[in-house]
Amino acid sequence: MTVKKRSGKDEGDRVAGICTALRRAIIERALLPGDRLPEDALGERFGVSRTIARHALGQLAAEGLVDLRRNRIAVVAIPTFEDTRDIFDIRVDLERQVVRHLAGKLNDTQTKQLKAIIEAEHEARHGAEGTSIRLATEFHVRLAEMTGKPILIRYVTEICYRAALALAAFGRPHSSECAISEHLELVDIISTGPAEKAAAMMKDHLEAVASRALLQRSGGRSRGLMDILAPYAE
Amino acid sequence: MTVKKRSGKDEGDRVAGICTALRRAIIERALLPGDRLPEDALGERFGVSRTIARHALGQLAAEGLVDLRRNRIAVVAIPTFEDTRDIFDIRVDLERQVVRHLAGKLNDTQTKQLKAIIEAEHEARHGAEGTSIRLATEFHVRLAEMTGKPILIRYVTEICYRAALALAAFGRPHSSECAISEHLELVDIISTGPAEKAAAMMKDHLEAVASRALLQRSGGRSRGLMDILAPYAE
DNA sequence: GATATAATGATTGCATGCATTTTATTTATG
DNA sequence: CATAAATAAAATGCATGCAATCATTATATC
Repeated sequence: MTVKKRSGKDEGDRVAGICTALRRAIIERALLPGDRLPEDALGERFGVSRTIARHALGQLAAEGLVDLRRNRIAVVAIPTFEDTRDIFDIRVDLERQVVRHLAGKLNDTQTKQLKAIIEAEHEARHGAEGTSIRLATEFHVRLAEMTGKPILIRYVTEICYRAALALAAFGRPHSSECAISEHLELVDIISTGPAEKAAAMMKDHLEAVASRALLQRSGGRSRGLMDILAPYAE
Repeated sequence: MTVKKRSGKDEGDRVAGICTALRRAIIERALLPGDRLPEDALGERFGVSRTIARHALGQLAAEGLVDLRRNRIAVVAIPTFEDTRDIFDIRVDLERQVVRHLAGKLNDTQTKQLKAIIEAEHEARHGAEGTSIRLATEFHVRLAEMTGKPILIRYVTEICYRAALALAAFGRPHSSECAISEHLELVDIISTGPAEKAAAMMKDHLEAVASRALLQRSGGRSRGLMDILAPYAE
């Protein structure tokens, strides 16, 4: 009897798996704005057909991380400076909602989870740049997830990824130092303080992140896609 | 010399065409939450292969209008009551941003465009319900488009469609009367008033729309998908 | 030598076919 | 007659193949 179903439990959705891997590669700046993403290469790297890779690209395009032009090779999206500003404007509103919903309602388990991420950020602060960016993003995403509101979670997650990509296009190498202590402060104020004070602090934090990073910069680099994605293909 | 490229100019993107048609069918309530969308039937109706129909469904799923579960027939998404509340919370924030950007900056052409839509709403107020819902949505989308900010436009458009779908699930038949005069007021205040006043008015308007409509209701009906989509297949 | 043009290779767009899974129908059974 | 199991029909998941289009290199022309 040959192997009919995929090895072990496998996951039902391979498209989602590729999306996750690519999202991560993008926010960790392993893939930079403008980098090409040919369907063949992706399919080969992740061990699936072009069909699946194509679907994943469509998904990421819908999220604004990939630019998909007809008959052309897909590329990692290249946000404009105005886009970046707009992304943060939207992000501030959405994350303020998150904080208002959470204010005074975090339980111990949740607080512990958040502090664990902050701890990880602290440990990663002198390691690979990609890691600290990913953890910083994860902090905000986890916060949103704690609201339990699927639609809010979806938009916050998406806008956080977009923001990470935008900063890859315009931000300086990365300034995590300040962000870490601000994250700690945020958890405290969300736990104890009044909702509006927490919301205001989130606004300040995000604007600080944006202004710390948004001081010009561009990136040029040329490696092979297959190599870049090697660590992300499970 | 035979005809190589599709008849006339045709449009390069058939997926987008199907998405547009389905979006419209959904917000006009020709398709209701829970209605099935088999790939075969869509492909046949729009004269494309299953591949294209499948792609379109993936796109709409990413927008939250379609629910896509593995190995199951796609259905029009069924928002929960909580989803509906969250959608409007997000919508209020996003559209307040639109109004702030636009305040005092509408030119005559733009004002005329908006008033034309309001006029159309007025004419349609006793016609097909779907038409007035579509026009009301169009008003908000056009407003967003006038900011010229692609990302903001995208999110506002998406959330407006989601809101229309949510109201199809929970709203009463439709109460356009009040909304029309409020749209007119909005245009005036955006043109002349201070930004924050306009933003406040937008908030009031959207909350009024939500509370007018959100007073329970469900919908059951059974017709053939092919018939429903006939008018939407160009 | 620089620019324009033609041939070659790479890549996407899309339909089709088969295996797997679900959904509907039929038949058996208490 | 209602309920459950078995069977048949329908639908999805995915890889593959061919035509159309784009990208690159080689060749010709000024």
